[in-house]
Amino acid sequence: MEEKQKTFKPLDPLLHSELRLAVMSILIGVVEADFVYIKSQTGATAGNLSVQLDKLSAAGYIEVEKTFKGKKTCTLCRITGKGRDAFAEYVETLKQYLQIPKG
Amino acid sequence: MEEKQKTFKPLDPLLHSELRLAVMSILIGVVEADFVYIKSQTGATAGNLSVQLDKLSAAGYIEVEKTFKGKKTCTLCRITGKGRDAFAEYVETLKQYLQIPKG
DNA sequence: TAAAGCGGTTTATATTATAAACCAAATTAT
DNA sequence: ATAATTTGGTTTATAATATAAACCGCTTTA
Repeated sequence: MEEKQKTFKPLDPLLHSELRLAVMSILIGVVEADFVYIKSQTGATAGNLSVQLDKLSAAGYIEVEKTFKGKKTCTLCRITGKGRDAFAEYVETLKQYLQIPKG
Repeated sequence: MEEKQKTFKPLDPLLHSELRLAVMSILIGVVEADFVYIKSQTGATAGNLSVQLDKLSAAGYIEVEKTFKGKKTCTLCRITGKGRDAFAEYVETLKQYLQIPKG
């Protein structure tokens, strides 16, 4: 039992949430995705998804645009540069916890 | 926007917690570690650490042994097989979210 | 022997996640 | 036409969780 003082780097609490992380994981791989699609991919309830999208949006990690698809409303989501950076850093930080080598 | 239905696998809520994950991360790499060491490595308060160790212990992910170091009490923690398995599965599951290839 | 420190546990509080209840617009059935 | 259902969400209430504060017994030091 040595005294290494590893001191784990704190995990971004905005990303350390199952649903928000799933949302970011989807958005990082596509140009944009709409509410209904994200809901189906994550299996989240509409209410839960709505509040989590708000939080990501308030943090500037995603941007949300309200448009129309025909006559129906359509909520489009896109990841921002800030969101991309935060996600990348979260991944690197988490690797320390998961014992996955950096890179 | 295809219909892939990725359906993210749920993350073990016991491990998806910053402090508990840090504890497991420490314990997976050593034979055993005591309360004071884990506390110093994680920077957690004693109270917080105490309850999180209880939860991990109640889940059978770690075992806790109360011993003495001289006259002082000493709480030793070890990861169990079940804990090791759960941690490994958590890591694999998380890779889906983090876009890290499996393995 | 009083005071301070150590190694924790118990309990109260603040935060967070989540679903239930709700709403407006559009569609479908009568 | 209009009543009933569905769609695409938001707001709000509740349940769960994390976290620290307060506490406790024992030991060491003053």
